Amino acid sequence: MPFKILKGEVKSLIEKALKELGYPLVEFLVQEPPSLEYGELSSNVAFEVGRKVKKDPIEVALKISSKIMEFERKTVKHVSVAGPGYLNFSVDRIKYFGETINHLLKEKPGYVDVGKGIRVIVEHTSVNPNKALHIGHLRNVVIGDIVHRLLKYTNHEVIVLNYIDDSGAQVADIIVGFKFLGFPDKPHEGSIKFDQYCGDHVYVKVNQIYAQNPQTENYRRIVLKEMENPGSEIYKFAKDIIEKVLIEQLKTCSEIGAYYDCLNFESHIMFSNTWKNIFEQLKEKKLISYCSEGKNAGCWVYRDESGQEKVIIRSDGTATYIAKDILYAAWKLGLVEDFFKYEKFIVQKNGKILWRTTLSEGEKEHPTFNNAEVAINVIDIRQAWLQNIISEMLKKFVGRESNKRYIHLGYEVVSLSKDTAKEIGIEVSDKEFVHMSGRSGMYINADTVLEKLFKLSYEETKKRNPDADEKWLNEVAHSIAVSAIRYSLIRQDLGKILVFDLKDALKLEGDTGPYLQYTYARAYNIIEKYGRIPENVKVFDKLNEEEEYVLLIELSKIREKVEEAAIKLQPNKIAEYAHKLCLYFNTFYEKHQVLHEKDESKREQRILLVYSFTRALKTLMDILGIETHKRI
RNA sequence: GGGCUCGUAGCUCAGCAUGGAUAGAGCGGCAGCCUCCUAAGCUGUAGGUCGGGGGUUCAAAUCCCCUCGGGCCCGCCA
Repeated sequence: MPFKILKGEVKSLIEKALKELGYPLVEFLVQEPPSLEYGELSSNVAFEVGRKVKKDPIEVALKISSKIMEFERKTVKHVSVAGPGYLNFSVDRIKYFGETINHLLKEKPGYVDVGKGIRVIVEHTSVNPNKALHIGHLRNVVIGDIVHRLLKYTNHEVIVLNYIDDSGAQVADIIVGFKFLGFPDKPHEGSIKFDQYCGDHVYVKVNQIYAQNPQTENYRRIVLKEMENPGSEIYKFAKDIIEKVLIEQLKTCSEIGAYYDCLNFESHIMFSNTWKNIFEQLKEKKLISYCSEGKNAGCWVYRDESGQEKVIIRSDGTATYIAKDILYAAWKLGLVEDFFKYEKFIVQKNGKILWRTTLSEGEKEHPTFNNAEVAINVIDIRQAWLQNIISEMLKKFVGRESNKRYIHLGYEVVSLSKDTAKEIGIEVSDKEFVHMSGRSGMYINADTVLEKLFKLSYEETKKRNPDADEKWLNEVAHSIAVSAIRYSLIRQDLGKILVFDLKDALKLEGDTGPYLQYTYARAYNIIEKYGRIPENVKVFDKLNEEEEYVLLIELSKIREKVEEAAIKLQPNKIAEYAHKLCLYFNTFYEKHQVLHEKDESKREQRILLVYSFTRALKTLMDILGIETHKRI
């Protein structure tokens, strides 16, 4: 039985008591008490009623509790009054635990049908194709990938897109480097990844040259202009470079287990016809208005809810950048025709075909990538205002009766800690952290962190498993490195700046991904050593140790936790919950024996407790994109 | 100037929407625990003006107002 239903039972018992006692039907809460000494659930109802009828809460509580004790109850065993007037409920543990374990063993653990099969687009990564991913980009990838996994698990049809800004200044800069400033288009050092070469060397140095010699910036204008013309030599050259960078970026993403359905190229968003069409509709619906005076005279602008204006169409009739975003957002929600053509790009490590948009004919048969009910866009918080404008506009555009939504899933940036900044040679002065900057070379590449983590995990794993073969060691060490980085990038609230500290990130103990993997392996080991899953256990009447009880109550909340994370789009909650379960499991593990328990029926019940724990944990780890291993 | 956001233990963070019973974890510190299912673990301990002030309330980390400090956004660039 899920925790939620238990709450519901308590709630209706209270409501029934209020009715029979002639008390007003007030709003009240049913929540978890601070300690299990008080029972599994408690309610503040007596305070609320007491205030209304001007009575002492304790007196009211006593009346309600004795009334409830007269009722027939399903799982609630006992009601008591405590403190200033709390009603505390304790449940029939044997019954409740039996239902909890059965759910975990026989059903999809924690499954809640949040999505009812609706189609959702999750767009993430979207790194300019002129450099390698740094640790900040990786936060985006991890958030997006975990949200996609979470929504998929809760019955959404999820499409994962990666938006490629192939026509912006950043790409132009490296093309300038190759075409005008003499950088070879192949790295001299044979082993360096091409994306790292472009970002760490060419992009950074080109920007240094711009700074020293401002006329060179003219090259950028030339390149940008040429890149608008698909027939030009520069265009073809840029296309080739972009693809090479992309391939390398995608390698980094697949290293940590992130995959996509389609790459949408900015330059393929066709402005002409489709844009005119939607622009007319925006005018008709009065979502944008013409400015005849003021600083935006002659432009079509959108006025947001706080009265700020954003120019959509310049006075010369051309569209601004955000217009492209609006059109693209409308495409995602299926509000305009599908103007893209598609072709296959690569086969990813997980076997799935990655599609891309194209200017050529494209393939006739291809999956549908748009037409979603909900479009979720993982973009850092600096874009919040512009993204909000798009959400507002589209909401007004589709109207009240439509459920279509455009969501900006914003997150704070990743900064470098003082120590880490110093380590890579950045002046820190008195700041507590330093923002990264791709242009000035102040960042830590994702690949670098992954490599360091891999080496460390490899050593640790080898130390613990001296006889293991190389293939297994590599596999497990890689998986541990991935779990460490994923966990450290997802564990905190999206709205907070993540201060990245290399020393911290290289930790494999404590509140980390490897801790989950370790705990899983420990638990799984018990099941494996036992060799079978007991089948005829009907009643869980021997799990009455405090540690078992705490673990079981926590396990019973899995559906609530998964549901909450999915509805609120808070992937960090999954990490937090998984960590808590592991803490409780390890406490139990240290204190009580499973295999060596003498009482056979107690032993079997414990085996099933451990087994249901592994199933719950595996589910959460799958959502987090962290692999489980029988040994680590 | 306008707007957004963060401030909780030495450090990194939960808790705040829906106010309540001793404010929770991890790291780091100190003291312990491997003849027993993996010590990547566990136990104990020290460590807190919940940035500050005021208000609402029987009750505020949580709600309201003010204030201080950090960060971000505010182009007919993309």
